Amino acid sequence: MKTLKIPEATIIRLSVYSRYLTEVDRKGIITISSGEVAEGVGVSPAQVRKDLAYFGEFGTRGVGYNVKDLHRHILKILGLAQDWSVTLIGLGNLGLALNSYKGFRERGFIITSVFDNDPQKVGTIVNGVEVMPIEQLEEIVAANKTQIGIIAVPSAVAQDIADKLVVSGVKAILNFAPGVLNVPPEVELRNVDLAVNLEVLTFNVGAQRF
Amino acid sequence: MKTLKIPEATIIRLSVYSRYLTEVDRKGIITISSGEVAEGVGVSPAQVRKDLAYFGEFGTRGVGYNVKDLHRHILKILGLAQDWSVTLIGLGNLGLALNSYKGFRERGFIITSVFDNDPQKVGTIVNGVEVMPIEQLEEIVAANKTQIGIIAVPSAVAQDIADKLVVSGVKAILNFAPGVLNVPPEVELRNVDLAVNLEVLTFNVGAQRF
DNA sequence: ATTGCTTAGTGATATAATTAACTTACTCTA
DNA sequence: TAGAGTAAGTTAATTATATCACTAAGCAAT
Repeated sequence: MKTLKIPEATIIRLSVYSRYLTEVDRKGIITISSGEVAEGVGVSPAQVRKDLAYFGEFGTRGVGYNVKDLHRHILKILGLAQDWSVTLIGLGNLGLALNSYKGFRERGFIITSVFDNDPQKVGTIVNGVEVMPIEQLEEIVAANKTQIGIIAVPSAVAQDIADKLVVSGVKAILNFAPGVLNVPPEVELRNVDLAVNLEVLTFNVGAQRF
Repeated sequence: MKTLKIPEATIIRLSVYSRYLTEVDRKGIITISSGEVAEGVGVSPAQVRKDLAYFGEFGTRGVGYNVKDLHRHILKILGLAQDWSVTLIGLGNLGLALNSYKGFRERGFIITSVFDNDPQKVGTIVNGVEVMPIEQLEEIVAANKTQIGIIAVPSAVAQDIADKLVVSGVKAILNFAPGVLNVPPEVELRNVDLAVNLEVLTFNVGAQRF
């Protein structure tokens, strides 16, 4: 099995291309060149071609790419040909926002279970899903064969939730709690730290100092 | 003025180190080595030293770094020696979550104004700040000399809001709307696309295919 | 068919970032 | 105060990523 290493930056760009192609397709455009994609998402044409070249040949020389066809290929590459069962832990403000975030369902991420330890919240229905107590996490997530967990709890309990998700068999975790989580290597982990993003900005705003 | 290029990855790590140092300092630990920091945040010791070396010499050979001192230096580097005035546009679920996000204030990001175009929301007070109509954005943001804008509106109107922020004089924009925004080069822009993060995960979960 | 134009695919080159290895400096002990 | 041990700082090597420039392939017009 060929396992050539693909840069994460490439994956992120593919995701961006795919969103752009949705837009282009909606306009009824049939064919698009690497240059036009590049222009649309703000990268170089060579970058677009290189990114795609990791996965095959999707275009026609002298012509460009068929929009629908390319879009389908990229979705397949990103693993979005299927839906994904997602569990969300933590129904604070951020958890609530994530639970109702349209972008997830549009891309095939279906939140199939939601957990919180606040007795006031447990038993209520949010977005069609009943909030369950954390104690039942392992049981429910394992039974549903849920592949992805989203952690939106305070940092102090994030590692505990991550451990529970791991034993329940999730393959990937998206963590919104600041701080470092430890998970076994076979579980994919990504951290989104909202404050870090602001700090990169403030650094750059003042960066003429260096 | 020396303008050597510093990798963005370095800035992100500095932000992570700084959070870790807060924790270490709270435990009353006085001195820490690059190896211990590395261990704590999951990178290599050489990486820690390299990252810091861009900005000066903060440690003592044979000893390590003074925790408080290093922490202070990193905050200074990140531009967090001062508070930042932030404006938030869009009070949907995500906007509400961001508005009440503790991590921002802790790091010196003060949300000084909030805008929405829903008449039901305008005039209400959220987290001590009155929600104002978008029409008054330019006036208020300019008057407050707000440096950072957070966009949490639907994609369709994100560019329009970005334009308004730019003319109001913000130096940096954190955008949560999917899609590409155009801003002049002197304005720093960062995009946080929540679905992209999930897509990197799903790619990696299925990546043995390549 | 031939020519010119366009654009994907690709190998070579350049740049950037990370890791490793080495050098210097400080502390502590005998 | 000499020597062992430790850990920061720094230079060099390696690896990864992005850019460039070329080649090949298809299309349109004559």
